[in-house]
Amino acid sequence: MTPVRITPPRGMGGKTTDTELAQIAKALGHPARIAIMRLLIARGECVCGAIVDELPLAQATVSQHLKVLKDAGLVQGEIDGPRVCYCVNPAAVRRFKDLIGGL
Amino acid sequence: MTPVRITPPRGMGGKTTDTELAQIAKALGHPARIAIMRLLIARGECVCGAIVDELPLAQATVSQHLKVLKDAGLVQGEIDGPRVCYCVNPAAVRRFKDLIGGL
DNA sequence: AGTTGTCATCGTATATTGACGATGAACGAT
DNA sequence: ATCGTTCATCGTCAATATACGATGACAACT
Repeated sequence: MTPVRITPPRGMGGKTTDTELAQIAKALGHPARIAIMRLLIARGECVCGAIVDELPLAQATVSQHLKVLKDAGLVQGEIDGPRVCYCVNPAAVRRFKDLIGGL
Repeated sequence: MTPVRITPPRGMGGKTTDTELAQIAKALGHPARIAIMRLLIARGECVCGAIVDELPLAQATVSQHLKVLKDAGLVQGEIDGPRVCYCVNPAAVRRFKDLIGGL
């Protein structure tokens, strides 16, 4: 069985929602990560190297930013041979917009 | 004269917009600041002390978080006798939602 | 003037972030 | 099997963020 929680522990607007919203906002709180999101949206999907080519950052730094976005669920990566193809997770973006809408 | 820039330096989606969006997102990237925003929205306005009473944080810490939100333009404070009354800046919130909408 | 209440700022300690070069892991091609 | 390519991870350093107590500034009241 998969212990999925359907309803939040308390009434809406509680601490859980706050931290969830804060986590996503924090992940987007860096211009390089915004730029990465825009790239992925503009191109649909993107190999890591292509992102490195577009940004004035080292490959290791871009990889770190991608990890932050991935940990926040905003982005997902799929292994494609020796490369890794990234794309945005539309559900997470929508979730973020919904949470922001609550403001 | 006030040197206000009407149009962004480049076509839309440029670096300026990225940093603006990232700055606001960063300001919201902490659960305590989300909680403060919710409080202000729920009550319309709020004296600093009332916020301190609602959060498990020291007064100095709350004041610091308020400064972050103020620097991002999300909140504005008005001096009211010995107190300071805070409220959200709806224009900034709308601006943030518009920028997020571009994702 | 002195006191009290409210809030901002200072100073400080710890934790986290952002950046990079170097190294490691995995795959495809030779 | 040995490359070369691609990406993640490690180790490190400087910079920033977070939290608090202590102190300062300011208004209202006595």
